[in-house]
Amino acid sequence: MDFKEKVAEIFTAVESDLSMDDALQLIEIPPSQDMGDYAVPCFKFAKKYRKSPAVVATEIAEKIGSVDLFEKIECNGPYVNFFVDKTHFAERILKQAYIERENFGSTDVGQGKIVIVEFSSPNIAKPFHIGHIRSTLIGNSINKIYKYMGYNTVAINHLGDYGTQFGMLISAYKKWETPEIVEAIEKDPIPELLKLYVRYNQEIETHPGYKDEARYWFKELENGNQEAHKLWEWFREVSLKEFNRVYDMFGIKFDSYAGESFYSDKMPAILDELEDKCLLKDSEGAKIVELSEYGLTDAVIQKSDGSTLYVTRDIAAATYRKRTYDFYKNIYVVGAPQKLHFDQWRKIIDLMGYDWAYDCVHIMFGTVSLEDGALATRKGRVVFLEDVLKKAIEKTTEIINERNPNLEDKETVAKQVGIGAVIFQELFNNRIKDYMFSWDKTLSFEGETGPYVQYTYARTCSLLRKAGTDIDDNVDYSVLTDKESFNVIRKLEGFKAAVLGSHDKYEPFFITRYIVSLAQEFNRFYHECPILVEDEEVKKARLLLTKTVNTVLKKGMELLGMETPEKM
RNA sequence: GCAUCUGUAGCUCAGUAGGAUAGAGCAGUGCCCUCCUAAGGCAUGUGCCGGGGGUUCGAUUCCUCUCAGGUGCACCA
Repeated sequence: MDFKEKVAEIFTAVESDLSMDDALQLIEIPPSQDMGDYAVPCFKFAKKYRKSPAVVATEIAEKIGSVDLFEKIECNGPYVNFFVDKTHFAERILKQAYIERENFGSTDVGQGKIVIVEFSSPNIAKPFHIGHIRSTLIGNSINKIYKYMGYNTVAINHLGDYGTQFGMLISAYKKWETPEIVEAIEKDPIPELLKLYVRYNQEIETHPGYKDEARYWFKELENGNQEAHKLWEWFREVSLKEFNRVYDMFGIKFDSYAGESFYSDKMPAILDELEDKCLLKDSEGAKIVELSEYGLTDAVIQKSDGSTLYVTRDIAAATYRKRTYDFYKNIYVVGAPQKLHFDQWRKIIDLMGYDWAYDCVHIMFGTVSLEDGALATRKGRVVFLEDVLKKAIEKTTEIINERNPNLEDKETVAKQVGIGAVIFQELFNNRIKDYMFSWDKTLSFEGETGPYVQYTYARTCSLLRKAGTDIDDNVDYSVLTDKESFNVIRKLEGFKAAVLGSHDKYEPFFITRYIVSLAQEFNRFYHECPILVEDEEVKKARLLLTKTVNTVLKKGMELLGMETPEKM
């Protein structure tokens, strides 16, 4: 039983009308330390006793008197404030952490249930740029959080590897193929393929026939034309190699790369099913599902030329995944601009009679822009993800050379810290916020940043290396009742809630905020309380605290997808 | 026009399923390395919580209207 439950128990013992659940909901954490550790507001009881809340609080506090495990319980205005016994508190939290180790923040809510996390999903033959960072990092973290909570997750990279654009690419390549271009594509595929794509789009203006040629080649691709398929495979392969370089830097792994093309042969069955269920309507030659009565705009399922669309593919993907994985949840980490699409898509699945439609969730996030406007690949307004990482690593290398030139394995550390800074920055705020990419912000390493947390972690590692004693939970916990130690312990208690919150709301930033605040508390403790001291009892207790912070910071960073250097 | 998201300190953002004096970081200023990593710590100022109305003992938080900005609205993904 934790302290909050204890408070509820004590309170309900006096206020017998109150259920445990109600009491737990009532309990809050006071805004300031000198008001105690837990508080129960008494406004609700004022009516019942026909006395002012302050008087009720006084009476309740008196009735409770003094209780085991609590230093004191007193009223303060309309609140009954509970002050925990700091020694007991320290003992309970640190012992639990000591026993549970890296599982200190987890619960078994997942129970092995299967959860699909679809994220990143870049388009083949197009640059992997700063706009992709959000889905990639948020998705990766959600995947890790769900794993930690005991789910079996399937990380899917739903590659944008199909569609008319490939008709264009194939047609362009066939028109302009030269040995130089082949070599250039092998060497530096994305920019070269993009050049072809851009040129083709430009030439459509003057050669109207190109549009039909592109459509023709896409049709050929769909029909299994050998030549088209081979080219497509080649484009896909060289692009994926590029993407994997970035994924490797981030340490991201996928279980499946089943992208759009994977579902191309599963479309006719979906069309048939929609037809059978009388959901399709003809409209201007196209087939649509009417959704206006659900407050949505109608969705085009099949174009007038007979080919299918995004929604159709996503329906096919969802049904395939349900059959294949029998998921408990199917999570799509995709930007907010696609909200309407996902609302339509979910509604259609619902109309098809599948009750699992609402196990599919769209985890959306805001849009990244650049200082000079929106991202625009064709206008050259792009920032490549790989460049961001490289610059972050460069900057880190400079700092290391300046402050810690003798550090061993500088290159690895520079990578861990530079990339860690990028990850931390991305996962620091609420997903839904739009933001403007800024080099200054990305390359700032002070204050609430990734390097700050990593630095604090490295500090704990250093202390543990120098400790010279075994660390166990057999310590004098009364050593840890000073303000700084106690604040760290209070913070440690909150880890589980932070992880659970991230899980419930699909918001990694709860963990990001949590670990930065834990690092802050630890740094205060570090400055105020010398750890490696002569007095063995003091040293052992403070080392146990340090060890716990070390474990939690490490796990927190791991859940965000960050590396945890032990020296920096 | 309809839908949706956002609006809190100079800047970037938190604010826990309404509660006690609204918090961090950055930027500014001033301290702290004979001391466990100064990528650190301490001190210091800043707020019509976009605006109006409502519900409530109590609203930054809930409802409603309104203003500002972003995004999306059928054969692209």
